[in-house]
Amino acid sequence: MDEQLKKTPLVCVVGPTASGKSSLAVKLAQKLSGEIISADSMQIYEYMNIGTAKPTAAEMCGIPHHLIDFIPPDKLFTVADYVKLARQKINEVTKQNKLPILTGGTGLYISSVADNIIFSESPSNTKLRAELKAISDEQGNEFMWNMLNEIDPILAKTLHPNNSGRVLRGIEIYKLTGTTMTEHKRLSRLRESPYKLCMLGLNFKNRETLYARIDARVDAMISLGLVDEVRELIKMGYSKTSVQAIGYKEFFDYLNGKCSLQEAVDCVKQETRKYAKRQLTWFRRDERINWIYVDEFEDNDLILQEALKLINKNTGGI
RNA sequence: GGCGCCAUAGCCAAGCGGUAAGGCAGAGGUCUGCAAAACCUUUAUCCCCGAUUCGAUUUCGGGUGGCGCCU
Repeated sequence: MDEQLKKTPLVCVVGPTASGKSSLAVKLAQKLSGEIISADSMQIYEYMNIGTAKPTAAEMCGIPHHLIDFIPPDKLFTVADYVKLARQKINEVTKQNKLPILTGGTGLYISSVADNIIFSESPSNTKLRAELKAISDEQGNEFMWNMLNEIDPILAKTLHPNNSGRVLRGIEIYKLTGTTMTEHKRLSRLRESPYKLCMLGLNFKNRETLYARIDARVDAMISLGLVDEVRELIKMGYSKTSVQAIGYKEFFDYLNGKCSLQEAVDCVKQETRKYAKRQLTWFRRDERINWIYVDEFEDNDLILQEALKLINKNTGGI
């Protein structure tokens, strides 16, 4: 019990894209004297504003937002980097007697912070990775999987041979550290979470409603000048990270004259829906999440009330 | 009115006398260092009726629907 009292309160607002996380988080911050720490793998980048739905100054309503818009789009950024920064921000916010509110749709980032995953230090590995990639290209996925199965059968069993990225990573981490991924995972979870968590998840009873919101939002992004934003990024020479961001990569073909604007827009909508579905798959398995079904409430105020109620119930008051 | 073509899953689409590829969409899932990424699983009895046949989605006849052309 005393242990519980010592823990740092941390509210998490999760859910699929376009479910209203940002807006709810801001309102919670206003009510509970909080600050927002973003958990979004794309909003971290500068110049990618419209397409990542980065909150505008107006939308922030004066609430401080951390871990948004702070690194150039071509910089490599990993979960480990994120967790480090997020922990730091949570501490800073807490020290000011403010409530940290972790908000975002990147499940891996959220979980890693919430579960207090300790990522081991590992040296730069691009060379080894390239070597493994070369072998893989030559010998094939099965071969690499068998190699992994020799060194870390537990991990191998959970991976499909076609998932070469992970298979290679499993081999790589062993060659690099002499310790298997399975062991790394065990070690990463030894320290108990310092947070008193309250996780809120936004979802929809009717999936169609979510998809309609996604479509509408993509259309809105276009009106706001998303295509010009993509043009600018390319002009600045940034096409590496944006290559994998939905709402950016789809416009490359359009800008190269390979498809119509409408086709590109439809593609963005489609990809965003699939992304939302994947996000739900990720979050659904986290039993700590208290789900709020957005389409069961008449307006945002009622959603806020529900969220406050859940926070109260789960933390005994903050 | 005549001639020709087509009819396979929500969509696109292959196929064959022995009980139907693939792609997309949809649904479900995996997840520890680029995660808005990567990967996995999953969905039909072939327009209707008759005939031939051991057996028809596949052949033949008729119907219905659609497309094209002609008068």
